[in-house]
Amino acid sequence: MRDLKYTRIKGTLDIADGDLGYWYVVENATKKVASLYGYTEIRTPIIEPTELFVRSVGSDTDIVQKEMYSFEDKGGRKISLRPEGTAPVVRAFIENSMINKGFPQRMFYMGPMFRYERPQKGRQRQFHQLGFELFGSESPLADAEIMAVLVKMLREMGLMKFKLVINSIGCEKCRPNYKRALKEYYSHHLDEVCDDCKRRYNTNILRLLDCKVDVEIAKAAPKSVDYLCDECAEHYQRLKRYLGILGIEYEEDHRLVRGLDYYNRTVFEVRHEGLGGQDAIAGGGRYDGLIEELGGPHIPAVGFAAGIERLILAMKAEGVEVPPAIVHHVYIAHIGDVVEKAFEIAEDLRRKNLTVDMDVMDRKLSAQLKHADRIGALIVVIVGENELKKGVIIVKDMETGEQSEVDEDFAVDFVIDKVREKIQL
RNA sequence: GUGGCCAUAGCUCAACUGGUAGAGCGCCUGACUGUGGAUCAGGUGGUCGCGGGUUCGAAUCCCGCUGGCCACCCCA
Repeated sequence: MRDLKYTRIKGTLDIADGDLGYWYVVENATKKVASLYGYTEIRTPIIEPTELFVRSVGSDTDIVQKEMYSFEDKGGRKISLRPEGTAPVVRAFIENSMINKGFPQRMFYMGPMFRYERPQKGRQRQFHQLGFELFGSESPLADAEIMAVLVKMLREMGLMKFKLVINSIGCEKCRPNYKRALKEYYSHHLDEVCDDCKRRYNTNILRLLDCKVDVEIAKAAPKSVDYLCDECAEHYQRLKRYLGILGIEYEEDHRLVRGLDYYNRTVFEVRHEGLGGQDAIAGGGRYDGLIEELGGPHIPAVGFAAGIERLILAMKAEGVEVPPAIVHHVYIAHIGDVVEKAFEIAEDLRRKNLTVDMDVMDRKLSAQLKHADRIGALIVVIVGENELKKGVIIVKDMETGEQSEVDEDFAVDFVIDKVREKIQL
């Protein structure tokens, strides 16, 4: 390899060529489903006050403790590159008094997130998420809708081999009881669990449940759903009923707990079988206390985020085919002293909304055609000095190789018809 | 942050137990003086990730660094 002077920062990716088609499919599916359900886009800054994430995600979480890109700017402000998307959306909601627009409010976002982690497949330091948030409703209808949006979007991307996993972790009222029960249970098994679990026994008891080492002990542990208060239990029951009505398949997993502190009641995750270690392609839940925590009024909310790189990995694992990022409808080749005419025709075709590429390398005809073939041009217009004297140009179908001489005055319309035969415009 | 595996041309890979780099694909040119995708020929292309050490001699052995992958951790 050449001695490269500048290289990508560890854990970052250049997105180009072949992968672009996948990105477009993901982005288009997101926008399509968003509009289907009435979610409008919100674009927040990539930098935010560090404190925003400390307060929302949680000061004890790994994200805040060791994964944030934080720095002080020249004005001495403590700033972080956003590690996730929900907190910024909530911040924007409060700051812009969006409460005055009434409820519910539905928003979505897409963009880069940053976490200082050890990179591996499906995990970068700069990665991209898309997320949906629904503010204002306490009803399980909202939970069901947000999951419906997620599933619809995954299907829209061509994904099939995923499963939705749900759980309820209760609220401030009933979770303490559950935590007590868990502590009681694990206190009898403390000598059997791994070192990490011993440590988390005191710091974050819920996380013992998804330990990959002590699976059997976790499976036999008390379930949060058995400790829900009446309200939480009813919420969870109704959610499951609504999912049934929507025909959304799900699996209950009492060991599903999520790593962000702001969740309550409903938590869910979508796992894909083709991804190996990093198999969570999306995750979310209800966060009824977050808006208040960040200085707004008490407004219930529910949402999810999906990792775009992981979605693309999943699409590739399933063999989902995507259209090319760009379709070159027409390539203009020219021979002899006719560039000006060629230039004119190219522009005329573009005015008709065709994607047109034209030789600007002054290459000979065979090289021009070779290039046209490589970029996948559907039609090649050959502007030749000899033909032009007769007032005609050549239109060549690159698929069949068949070509016809066309009066130059009708050339544009002829080409448009030719392209239409091949693809829908 | 911890542990393991890996790193040769733009890509995929080769080079016996250390003897100073090769193939396929790609790209460019020609056969085809104005017709792509097939074929053939020629050409382009690497201080063997970087730095140091051992050795007469290192792509090959040792150490460090960087980057990738896998597991843990965490999460999307």
